[in-house]
Formats: sequence, C-alpha cells, structure tokens
Amino acid sequence: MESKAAAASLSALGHEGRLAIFRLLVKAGPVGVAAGEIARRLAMLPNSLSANLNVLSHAGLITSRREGRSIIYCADYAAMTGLLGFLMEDCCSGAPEICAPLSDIVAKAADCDGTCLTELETA
Amino acid sequence: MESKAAAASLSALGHEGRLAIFRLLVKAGPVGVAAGEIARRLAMLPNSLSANLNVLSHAGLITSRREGRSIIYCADYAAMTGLLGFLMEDCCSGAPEICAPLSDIVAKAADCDGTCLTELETA
DNA sequence: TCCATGTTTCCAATATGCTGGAAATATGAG
DNA sequence: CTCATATTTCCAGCATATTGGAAACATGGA
Repeated sequence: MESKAAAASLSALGHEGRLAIFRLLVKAGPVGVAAGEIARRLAMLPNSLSANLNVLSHAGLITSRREGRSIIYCADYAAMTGLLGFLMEDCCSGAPEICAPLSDIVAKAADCDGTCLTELETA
Repeated sequence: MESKAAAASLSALGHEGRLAIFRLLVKAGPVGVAAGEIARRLAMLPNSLSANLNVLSHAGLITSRREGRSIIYCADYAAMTGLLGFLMEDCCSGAPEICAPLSDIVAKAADCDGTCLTELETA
C-alpha cells in the first residue's frame, strides 16, 4: 500500500461515526450489514450515513452489494490488513520496543477462539 | 483506547504529510528527530511542519523534548500499539479471514532482525 | 398501476482544516 | 549585548468536510 492510499484510508477512519461503522462491519464479518440496519444500530440519519458509507467505500475500506431493496455493506479485509501492514512497516527495524507489544497482540489474535481480542485496551 | 481517542489518532494520521512525519519518527526509534531535521528530510515549511507536529502531539502519537536549540520529536509507541490494538479488536471473533493475515504480519515482526517488515505491501 | 420501504442525491449553511508569509520567542555563541 | 539558529505563533485566504432537510430514485408487493 502506498502512502497516499494509506493516508486516505486513515482519513476515512478518522471520523467517529465512520470508525463506528467500520468496526460494526468488521464485527459483522463477511455476511455484512444493510445500510438501514447500520443506521438503526448507530442512530444515524440515512443521508449522513450514506455519505459516510460513500467515504469509506471510496477509500476502499468497504464493499457493497444489493440484495432486494437493501444494500449490504461489508468490511474489506484485504484493505484493512494492508493498512495495518503499512502502519507496522519499519517499526521493528527502527524501534524494537514497538514490535514486541504487537507480537503479543497478534499472538492472542492467532488462536481465534472468539474472545481473544476483547481486553486489548488495557495493554 | 476509547473510540473518540482512536478516531482522533486516525484523523491525525489521515494526512499525507503527518503520516510521513509519523513514519519517519517510528523508523527513527527512541532517539527521535529534531524538528528542523524533519523539515529538511521531508521538504516541509517550518511553520506547517510545526502545525502538523502539534496535531500529532495533541493526538498523543508523538512526544517532544528540548535539547539545546532543537526540539526532538519521538513516536509514542504505547499510543501506536494502542491504536493498532483498537483496530484489531473484534476482528477475529467476527471475521477469522482478517485474523489469519494479521498473524502472518506480526509473525514476521516477531523475529526482529531488521528486515522483517519490508515486503509486507505485497501481502 | 399504485404504494410502501430502503437508500441515495441535491442543496445550502456552518464549521473545520490547510497553506504560506511574516513576526515573535527561545536558546546558545561570541 | 548582539547576533545567528531553531522553532513556534499569528494571521488571512482558500479549500474541504459535516450536517440536516427535502426530494428523487430503486425495488418489490398488492
């Protein structure tokens, strides 16, 4: 991932509402969530939600597909791992201190038992 | 890390110039880089650099200390790992597809040999 | 066809962010 | 004290983002 695209993705996520949307979609998995359902769960107006979904989509972070009258949105996992990889780049060569905690984080993520990444905030 | 702080950090990084600054500081490690040196390396005007450093500092992503006439800036590793942890939260319980690539990324980061995270962009 | 539902687009007001020039502050050297 | 260096602050102009209301579009059912 190049710097420009990474900045665009980070900018898209640098908005509390959009970050909430993205996290909701990541949690939802490949099944995705309909726009109306997102609006209901996050208490957003349909027009501003649509605008924010458009920003996330334009940044390549989410995808959409129509299902009947609803439009289902999904987190784009490749984009997310690409972004995380970009952020982690050059961290261990320059700063081993940052590398070790990251290893701990993903060591817990490695054994996907459904509860592995819930208490990371205290780390 | 709470959602508001995470959004603030992401917003701070969602600017090509600031992202370049932050990555430079991450690469530099705990030694840090003087403001003037950053301006020279990234070809930035001193006033806009100062403004961007202030944004990053206010978001908690970097720290500063004075050394003689220079002010040395450093990446805040705890903030960065906190942010990455926040982004990875809930990913594996909801979407195992995103968890596996992350494991790969940090598996390479785990053995800090200085070249472990250089070809992640192709992943 | 007509209607209800789901989503988007249009629009205008407001707010916030970015940029670059110039001046101001802080530190250290002579 | 005076000067050079390093960095920040001030300021104004410009651009972009955010918001909410209202209308428009798309889909499926009766």
